[in-house]
Amino acid sequence: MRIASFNINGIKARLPRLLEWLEERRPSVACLQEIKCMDENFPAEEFEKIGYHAIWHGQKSFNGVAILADGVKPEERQRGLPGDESDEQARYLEAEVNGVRICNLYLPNGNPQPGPRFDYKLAWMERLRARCLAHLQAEIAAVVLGDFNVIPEDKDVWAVKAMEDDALMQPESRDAYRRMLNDGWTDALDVLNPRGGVWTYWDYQAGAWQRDHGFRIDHMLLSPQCADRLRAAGVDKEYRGREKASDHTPVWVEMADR
DNA sequence: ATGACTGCCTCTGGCAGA
Repeated sequence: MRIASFNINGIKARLPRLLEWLEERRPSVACLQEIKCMDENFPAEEFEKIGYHAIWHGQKSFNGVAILADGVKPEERQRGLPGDESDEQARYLEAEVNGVRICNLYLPNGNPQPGPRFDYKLAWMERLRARCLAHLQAEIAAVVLGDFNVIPEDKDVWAVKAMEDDALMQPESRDAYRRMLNDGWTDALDVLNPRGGVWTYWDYQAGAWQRDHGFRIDHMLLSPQCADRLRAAGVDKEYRGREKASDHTPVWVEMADR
């Protein structure tokens, strides 16, 4: 089965591109971030027409996540990240699909830092870690994936200097990400590309795409049960160069059937 | 160089993104 993640930067603006990618690549599971729509405006019927069933967790204007599955309805397990009753941002959705727990996330950006937005990011990361650690302890076959808004290491950015003050690569952000890896998660893209230089995001500004000024912030973390089944992982880079593209590319893992 | 682009809702300009 192929499990993919795609920050689409607005489902209304991206719908033709998204449907095109689904039909061309046909992932078994597609996790979306930044759908930027209210629940009542999610275009579920457009996905049904091409054989995908969906669950979604939206809000007005910002954030919003969805899980699509080919030919099967995702069984929802968690809506919103637990651990803070006051947090109303739609950034987390978890489901069971074909025996795999799919944890889809859109982690807070955290800029500007320092400040309350950065504090929110770090607190959110600790809540995520706790939620996911429980899955490891239960020995569940799980994939935690999405837009983490964290550049894990210097090898994951085109120019360290250009991003050094950004919340995406502050030591606190990296430490929080590393703590998750140390819990036992496998960063699928990283283990298959240990020398780095793989980007999943190119800014719209300053000709970043044309100059290949990108970085890696969309990640797929596998529990040991899933890491054992890892066959391949990659980035659908060509989609970044198409008309009306998202600023992120899809990322995916291919796992052997049990 | 306090830039650059894009999407959203609509106070069509201000916010958010990263």
